[in-house]
Amino acid sequence: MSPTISTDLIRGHTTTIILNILRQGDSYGYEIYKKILALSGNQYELKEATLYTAFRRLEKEACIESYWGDETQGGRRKYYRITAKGKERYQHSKREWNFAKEILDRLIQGGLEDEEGSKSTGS
Amino acid sequence: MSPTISTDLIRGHTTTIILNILRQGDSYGYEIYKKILALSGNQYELKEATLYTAFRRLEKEACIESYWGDETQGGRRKYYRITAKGKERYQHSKREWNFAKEILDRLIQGGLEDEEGSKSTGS
DNA sequence: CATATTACTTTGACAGACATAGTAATATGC
DNA sequence: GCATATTACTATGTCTGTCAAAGTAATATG
Repeated sequence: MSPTISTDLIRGHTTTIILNILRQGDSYGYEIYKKILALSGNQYELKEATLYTAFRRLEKEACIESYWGDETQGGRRKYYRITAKGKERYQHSKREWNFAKEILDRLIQGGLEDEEGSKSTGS
Repeated sequence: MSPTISTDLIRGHTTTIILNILRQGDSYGYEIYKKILALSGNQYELKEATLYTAFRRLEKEACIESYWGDETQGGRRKYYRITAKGKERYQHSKREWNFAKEILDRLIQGGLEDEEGSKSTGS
């Protein structure tokens, strides 16, 4: 139920995740919230406050645009659309992620092998 | 020279990185600083302030212990040693990293294929 | 003896994630 | 009709990790 991923490991990725979802079509807050939960296999819940904070950040940076949906009379929804700048930003972030992944793997996994069930080296 | 990895992508990993280095033997601040720089192929520079902040955090949590080196007369060095708790913590963080990696890959890379050179879909 | 390098420390700023709380509309059950 | 749950968005303030900046101090180098 609650996220298994510590919040610090997510930091800096939320905008990339949001942009990636919007690449696949316009969407609104709650839907994106649900989508992330589902995509992560219920392992990661992006909190609403974080999500809407990210929207505002991304909109200010012209990476996304918003418009109110048609259901004006009820359940108003604010839709977000990714812009050209947003797409560039996504590609850049994705590259950065793949790059960071390699380096972090080296820094985190590198060095000693795990001694856990060390049953090798029989001499 | 300056880090290619944005600081937010590192967040939460510094302690794991430090613990991993200490797993390979006692070391001191400056050496660890250099080691990280080298291990990352000069792509990531963990700033000193961050490093020493992390030491204090880790020591408070009993994941590492410190002692002053023998070179008391000059170039005093404070060595750090990983504790049992620190080793556990490392294993846990490593697992978490490998787990987060998968989920983040799904969230960041998943969905649309890159349309970069989209030369398909005729008619 | 000035400068560079090694080596550690402290203070304060900043940004992103989130807790909390609130608004408001629709749907569901009684 | 009314309480409750769910959908959907917003605003305020807190916390934490990273880092800039500045300082101390010793050794090595020219």
